[in-house]
Amino acid sequence: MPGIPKPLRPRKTPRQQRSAATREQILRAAAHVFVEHGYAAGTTNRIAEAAGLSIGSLYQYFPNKDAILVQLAQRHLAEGRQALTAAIERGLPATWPERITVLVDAALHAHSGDPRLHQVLFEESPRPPALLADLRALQNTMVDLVADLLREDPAVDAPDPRLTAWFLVATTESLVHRYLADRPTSDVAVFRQQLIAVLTGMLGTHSAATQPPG
Amino acid sequence: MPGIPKPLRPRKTPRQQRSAATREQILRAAAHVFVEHGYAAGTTNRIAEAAGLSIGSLYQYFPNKDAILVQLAQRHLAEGRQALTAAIERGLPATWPERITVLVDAALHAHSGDPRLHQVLFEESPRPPALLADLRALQNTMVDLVADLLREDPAVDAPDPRLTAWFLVATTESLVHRYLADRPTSDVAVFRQQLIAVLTGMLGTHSAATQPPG
Amino acid sequence: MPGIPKPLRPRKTPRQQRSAATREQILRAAAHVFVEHGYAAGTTNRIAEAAGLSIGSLYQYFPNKDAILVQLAQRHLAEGRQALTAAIERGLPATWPERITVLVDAALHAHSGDPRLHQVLFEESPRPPALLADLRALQNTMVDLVADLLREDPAVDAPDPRLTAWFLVATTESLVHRYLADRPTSDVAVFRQQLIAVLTGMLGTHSAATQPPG
Amino acid sequence: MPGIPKPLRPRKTPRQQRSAATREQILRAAAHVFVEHGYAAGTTNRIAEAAGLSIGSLYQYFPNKDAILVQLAQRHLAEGRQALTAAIERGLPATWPERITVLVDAALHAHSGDPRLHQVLFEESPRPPALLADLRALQNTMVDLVADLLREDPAVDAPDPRLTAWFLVATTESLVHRYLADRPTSDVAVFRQQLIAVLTGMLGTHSAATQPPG
DNA sequence: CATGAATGAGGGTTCATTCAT
DNA sequence: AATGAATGAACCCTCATTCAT
Repeated sequence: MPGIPKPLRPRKTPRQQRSAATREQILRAAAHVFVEHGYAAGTTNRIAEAAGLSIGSLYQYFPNKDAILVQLAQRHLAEGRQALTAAIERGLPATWPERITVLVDAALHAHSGDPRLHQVLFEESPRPPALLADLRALQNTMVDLVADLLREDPAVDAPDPRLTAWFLVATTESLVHRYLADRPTSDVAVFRQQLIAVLTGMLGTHSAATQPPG
Repeated sequence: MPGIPKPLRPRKTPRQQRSAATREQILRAAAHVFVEHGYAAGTTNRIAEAAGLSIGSLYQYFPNKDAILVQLAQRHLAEGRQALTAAIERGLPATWPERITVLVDAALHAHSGDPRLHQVLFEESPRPPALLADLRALQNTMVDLVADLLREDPAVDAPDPRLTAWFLVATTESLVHRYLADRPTSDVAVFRQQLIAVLTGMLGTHSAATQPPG
Repeated sequence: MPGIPKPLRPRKTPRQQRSAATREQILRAAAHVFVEHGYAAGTTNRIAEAAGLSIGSLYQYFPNKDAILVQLAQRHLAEGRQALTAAIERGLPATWPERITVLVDAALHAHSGDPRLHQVLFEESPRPPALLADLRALQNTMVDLVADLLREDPAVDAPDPRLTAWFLVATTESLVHRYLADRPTSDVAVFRQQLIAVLTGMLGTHSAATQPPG
Repeated sequence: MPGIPKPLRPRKTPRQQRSAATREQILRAAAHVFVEHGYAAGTTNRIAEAAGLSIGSLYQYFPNKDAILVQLAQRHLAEGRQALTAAIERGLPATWPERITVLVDAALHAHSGDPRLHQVLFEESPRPPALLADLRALQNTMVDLVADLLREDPAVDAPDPRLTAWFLVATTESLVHRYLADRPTSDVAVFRQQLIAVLTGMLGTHSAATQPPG
């Protein structure tokens, strides 16, 4: 930025920026510690140490241990929600195989960080009701969205669109999660292809089953 | 046993049997307490109390808290293994829809007790490596079994039988688990039917397996 | 108890007695520590140490620090209440100087233990509402009792018996407390005499009560 | 000071004046916070915030928390001392009822600010010895003064003037304090009148008792 | 002189585990 | 074997105080 003398350039709100950076630091440390030790053994002292802070400082950024957990989890969920919103804004594909691919890729992306963290956050830890509600809300949004798409599409025969949508969403989520834990094949692409096929089949089976070719 | 006066006959509950009964009692109490309070808040004192024992006695039957957890979990796994063995000994059905039905029903049965206990045992608690290994072993056994069946059946098109088997087993387990948590439909029968359809679909809508050639 | 062999003598409920003894031990230690360090610096660890117990044991007898404080305070109040009841049952004296002497002696007795403890318990510490209520209740009882006596006695001129009663009770309590803190005279008897004179004076110098005819 | 250009003249708000104002601000804030939260929960951060300062600044005006407390308390005492001095300089009344009225009004005035603050400062908080000494000193001054007056007055029979003086001063202080806590009557005037009567009686009783008309 | 992020000793409390009885 | 009082390491968290900016 030529012409503007350094000291006059707008400061990047140092106070808040620093603060935000420290929060980030703590969250990263917490993620690391939770992955390494689990929730119970992931003590606040360990987190502070991993973040290179004193325990007192940690508590200036988060009121208690659970707040760290919740923040971490909600960030995960927020990412999922954003991915969903983004996909919708970009325009959902017109065909089911494509739509399912979007779904699967979103799930793979969401879990790409660390499946163990996902497990600690959503399974091992005491989940505050607010967080549980958030989790349910996101899943419901997705199920509703898919259900609506199913209803709109006359080519798909889904007597109970919500249930079918639940199957699609739940299977995607669950199998991606499980894949990362089990690694039944080392080639993600293979898994991805197979999963897409399975999900696509979920719709096909029905249609085929109930829409016998004239 | 005539001739031997009743009071002198060996008691039906010798030391070891009594001991076994007490262990059982403790395990039942632990299951109850874990379901009620979760792992962390499921203290050994609470378990002892629920078992009608003193804490000291409890420690004469189990060396530590984790031993109780592991025993409980391994029992769960053992049940699964036995169900599997039993099914094999009864003779597996010849058609895939039937086989899948057996698989689904086994999973439903395994989780029928208390899904919350399953969650505590396998998700919320610190899982000792030994237990994890056991869990993996059982799943592998099942996957292997299914993979073998897939290989034996020329009508099924499965280029990677192990992966396909993994999909079948993992989907069954995951969706049953998730169903019990989410209850997307209150009618289990509907869910069961749908799940069977989905799994059958995995093997190929077109496949001869489900449409044995007249 | 001759004739009854030792082992058959009724045991003094060892369990509970021991437990009660330990509670007592803790309370004594707590009183000591509170007097020595005040409430805030009278840590549970210090109390446990003074009681010759581990901190864990202390928490098997009291759920938290405040419970110790409350117990200590309520015991104080209970003693006061009992002294009152006992005095009533013994029959209150007929003349005011005598009645006032009873009141003063009761107050002196109540504070005889350790005025600093009284101060910590009722002034320095966070007083749970329940305790405050108890304290007020006891004082009200006393005020009411005295007020009734005032009403019954035609010789006493007390237009507002409750207020006069409050003055009597409050002055007694306050001055006894203050005396023990200030020690304006080393001879308790002198103080006692003077206080009795002051309180008697409150009822009216002219009153017949203090000037028995003759 | 002619000749010195304005900008060079010493500012009307030199370092020290500004500093004194800030100290005042802090003390006011501290009083507020202590009343609101008590001593233990009246944290230095809260005080700084209430004073509109950073915690760092606060520590540039007071070396530690207790210094604030002590200053606050000593100011209270100083006010009492000044009231006393002023009363003496104005000339003490000649009759005891008037003198006692002055005493009572001074006490009522001293506590008029906020009895809760008085409680926090002198009962709830850890009182540094220096403060305690100050408190005693003030009381002694008052007792001595009253004792001297008693000695000077031949009409009053006080065999132990210091003790009688202590009774007067202590009763005044204690009952005013207690009145504000208990509010046995909502009308302060009534209480004041009654208290004055009681205190006057303290002298009267004696004189009457020991100076039989004759 | 102001700021407020950083510090860390120390507090109350829990709970798996031991051991004398 | 059974008991349950005793243990104490470890946890989460607070707050007076410091110090680099």
